[in-house]
Amino acid sequence: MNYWLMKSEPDDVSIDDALNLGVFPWVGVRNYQARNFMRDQMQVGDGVLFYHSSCAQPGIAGVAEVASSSYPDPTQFDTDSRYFDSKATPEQPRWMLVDVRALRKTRLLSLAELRTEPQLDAMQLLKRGNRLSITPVSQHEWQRILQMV
DNA sequence: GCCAACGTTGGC
DNA sequence: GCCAACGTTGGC
Repeated sequence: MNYWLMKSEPDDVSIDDALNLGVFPWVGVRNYQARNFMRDQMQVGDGVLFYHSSCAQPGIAGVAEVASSSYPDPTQFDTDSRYFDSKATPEQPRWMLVDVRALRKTRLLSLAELRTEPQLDAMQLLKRGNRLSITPVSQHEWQRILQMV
């Protein structure tokens, strides 16, 4: 059992959208490190912190869980999709994803608030220059954040 | 819109 | 394999 933080732009999929969808595929990841987390390390039932990024109020906005093992991201084959990848084929897919189940909305934990918590000093999200859209969360960080919300 | 940080691309 | 140029992310 592992824990993760996954960034979503709320203009794209907000926590409210996610709760309406219930289970949905985490499409659009086009970074190898983030892909590898989904492909190699995520397991059904892993905990997910749902993070709002690139928006007016960035922060942790909800809790979700991994709901499937990994499979090819269908948008890589879709010429109409902004996530289309001409170098990917169904025989040799490049991008993998998992399904995610939204569980609940939380109060918004802003970056500023997260940074005030000494027990979260080591969080990858809070490290300088971090841009990765999927980052591992330790069990301790997970528990601390659930206490804070 | 700015810009720091980082990832990717491609010529050599 | 190096590395400059370019593109993207994402907070502010």
